Amino acid sequence: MFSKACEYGIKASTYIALQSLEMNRVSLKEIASEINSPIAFTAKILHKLAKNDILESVKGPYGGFQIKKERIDSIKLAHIVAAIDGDDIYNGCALGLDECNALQPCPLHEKFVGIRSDLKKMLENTSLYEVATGLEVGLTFLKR
Amino acid sequence: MFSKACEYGIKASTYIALQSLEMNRVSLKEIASEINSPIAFTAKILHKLAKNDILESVKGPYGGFQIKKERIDSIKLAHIVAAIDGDDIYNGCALGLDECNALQPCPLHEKFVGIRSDLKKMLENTSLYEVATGLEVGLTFLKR
DNA sequence: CTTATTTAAGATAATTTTGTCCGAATAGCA
DNA sequence: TGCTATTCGGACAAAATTATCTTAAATAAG
Repeated sequence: MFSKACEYGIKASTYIALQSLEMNRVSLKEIASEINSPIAFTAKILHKLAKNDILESVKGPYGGFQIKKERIDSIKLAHIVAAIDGDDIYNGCALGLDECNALQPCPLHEKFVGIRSDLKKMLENTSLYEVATGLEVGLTFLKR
Repeated sequence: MFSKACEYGIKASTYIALQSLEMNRVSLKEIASEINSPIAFTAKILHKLAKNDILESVKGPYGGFQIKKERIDSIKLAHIVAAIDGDDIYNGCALGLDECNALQPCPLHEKFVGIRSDLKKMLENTSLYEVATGLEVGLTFLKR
């Protein structure tokens, strides 16, 4: 469904959001350990998310990653996915055709219209805030 | 969504089904040309599908691939996907956790329950017959 | 029974994705 | 200023996926 990079990106953003809600800036090392991901690879992904204005990075001692508290609710999963995997997941053809639309559909086009639109809506409507708070109360998990 | 291999597998099976409905056995070369796929790679995929009892292969002159007419309706997309990509697409965790279920869910688990179940149902209920007949009447396309 | 045609099967190669390493840049602190 | 913790950014490496090539095996037809 998502690439590994995107999985790490979502998990990392969720953890950073959770900590940011409590005013904590978190280091790469801590993030990677909390989400069980390879450190250096995670760094690249966080870097990309920072460039895409999804999170902020601070260099130097006591540096790390954070998200402005007031933005946590307006950042949606779709933003993260788009930054890392692009929009193929809901805009691309299930069979990989370059031109696949209602006029020239692949054999599965109609079958996927509903599913892809549900997925798109879900990603566009789910905020980092919503995702992080489940974690906070111990209802959901980022590793295992 | 699907791997390239799976995309080719679905497209190839659809074309073979269409031709089998008209009693035509089709060669690898013809299939690859009809679905715009690399010949040798397609051969591997067809071979796998044959081993999985989804289609039949016949060696030698006038050989090729075919599907028993009476089976075309009972072969579902889910069978093809399972043979090539496995069942991760509807059973795996969206965030890649090994253990992710209602009791120990990842933060996206609940969000994906409906989408994955819809996808699963769709793949399990869509037969090769249904997919091939759209092609037959020129309503859908396998390349472009 | 020989030849031509076609799939089978495995080795190899190219590409993409995933992952590592290391020096540079930045910032806090003594 | 100089030391240290940390991200930045690019080069490099490993693994997975996609794709090619070559030879073998099967089989229909002359």
